[in-house]
Amino acid sequence: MNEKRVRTRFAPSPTGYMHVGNLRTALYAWLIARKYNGTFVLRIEDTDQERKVEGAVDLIYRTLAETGLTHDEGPDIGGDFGPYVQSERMAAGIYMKYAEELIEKGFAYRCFCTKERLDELHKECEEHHLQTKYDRKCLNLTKEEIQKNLDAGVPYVIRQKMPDTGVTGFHDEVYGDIEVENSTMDDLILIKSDGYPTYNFANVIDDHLMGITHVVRGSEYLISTPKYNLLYDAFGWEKPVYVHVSPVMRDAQRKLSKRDGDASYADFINKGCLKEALLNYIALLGWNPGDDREKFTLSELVEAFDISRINKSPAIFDEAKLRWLNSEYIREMSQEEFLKNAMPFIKKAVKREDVNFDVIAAGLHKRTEYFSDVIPQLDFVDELPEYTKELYISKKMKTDPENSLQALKVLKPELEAFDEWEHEKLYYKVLDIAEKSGINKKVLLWSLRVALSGKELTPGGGTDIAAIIGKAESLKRLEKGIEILSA
RNA sequence: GACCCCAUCGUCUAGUGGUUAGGACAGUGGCCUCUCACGUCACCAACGGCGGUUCGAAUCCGCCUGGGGUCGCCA
Repeated sequence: MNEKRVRTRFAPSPTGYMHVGNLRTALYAWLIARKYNGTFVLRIEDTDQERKVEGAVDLIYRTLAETGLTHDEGPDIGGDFGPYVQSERMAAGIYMKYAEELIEKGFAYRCFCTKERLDELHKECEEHHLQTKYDRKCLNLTKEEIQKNLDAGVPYVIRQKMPDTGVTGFHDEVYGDIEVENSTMDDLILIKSDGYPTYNFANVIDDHLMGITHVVRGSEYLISTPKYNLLYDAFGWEKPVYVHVSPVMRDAQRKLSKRDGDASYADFINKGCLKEALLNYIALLGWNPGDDREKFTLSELVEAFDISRINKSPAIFDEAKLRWLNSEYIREMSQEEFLKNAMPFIKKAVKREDVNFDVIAAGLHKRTEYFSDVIPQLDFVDELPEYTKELYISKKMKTDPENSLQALKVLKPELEAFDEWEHEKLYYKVLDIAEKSGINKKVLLWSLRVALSGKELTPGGGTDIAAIIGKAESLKRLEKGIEILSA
């Protein structure tokens, strides 16, 4: 085996958002580079001038930097490596030069057909249920005809000339050997009439020029790869190793798409998903380490990653499992760290400034899958939610509206006279009240918790809640509870 | 429609001729507990179908079915 340095690339088009499927492709490419001590390149494929999106390149750049999928080279942007940008390279005339070389060698030709004629052609093909294929009207133009058109400034594209017969195959590291009949291949447009290269062309030229050894991309390119290989052959270039990865699906029928929401990296981060967990999860969508491990840091992934364990079939994105994985990461945090991360979301739920969340932090911590989960858990703090007496019924705690009313009536004056308003002291106070009054402590605690929160589920017990909402508010809510139960 | 590809629990997957088909998420039930949760224990649950090959197929082959992809001067 020749020991060529591994070089991989991530080549997104700047669409203005980072799809998690694309991020997975980037991750795999990055992992392969890191695994073999290779180089990872970022290349922006922005040859479609009509689809330019403001700030899109920056978004890709930022996301990669944030997730740690950093690239190793590129144009100098003030001491740092920028991404390679195809539109900038195009300005240097790189692609046209190679296209002209192909024309000279007879692997490509100029096509002066109008879009209108091409549309007609497509329509006709569709009517006959045929694959749309260019009829090669311009393939056999004479030199004189071509020159005449050129002189007249007739717009043209440059097309790749596919072989008429035979089969072109290639080996893919995940899909195995794939063969396509040359006769079924359409003559690809290499250079558009605006002078920009198409993806099909720029991609091949740049992969070669950048010395890419492993091309990692979505399986939608599987069928066009033979065409790209024909290009490599025409130039006499060495072909890369191909690693095509299956799409990430929303369900069995549909790809995870922008339209469904929740398909972008930013959406998950905004919900309070940790980037580490998201990366860990998507790594597992279509790849596994061959053992039972499911939690990986980025460097553990580098260690464990293996191209041969990438799966062929599409994987459905299961957010429930992502939530679980994220909760695993969250639970590993210290309470301090948890509160720091959760604070932006806590602030959304609670406007009061004097609340000490430390008391219920443990409860909050344990039940949080995304950080945004704290919002519905805290919506009782500022204001007591509306509730009915049914909330006081608990089989397990043996409570009902009647004994709860009795409990609240005992609790209120006792707590009113109690001044050590701190959760632990409050707890012992309640136990004390239980003993004195003969009321079951479970009944007291349940009733207290319901009266103070108005919720079925809370991140802490009744005395914890009393501590965080404060004495005055607690007494008010006890009174309200008595009122509800007396009605 | 033509061409390419794919096919194990609901989901992510292990499995490469001989396994009680394993794990994880979800779901269900029990235990624990100042509720819920967390934790813990258990349960539920799959080889799409039909033919081959073989002493023996989830594993190999064919067909069918189902699904995905491509068929743009998009990438």
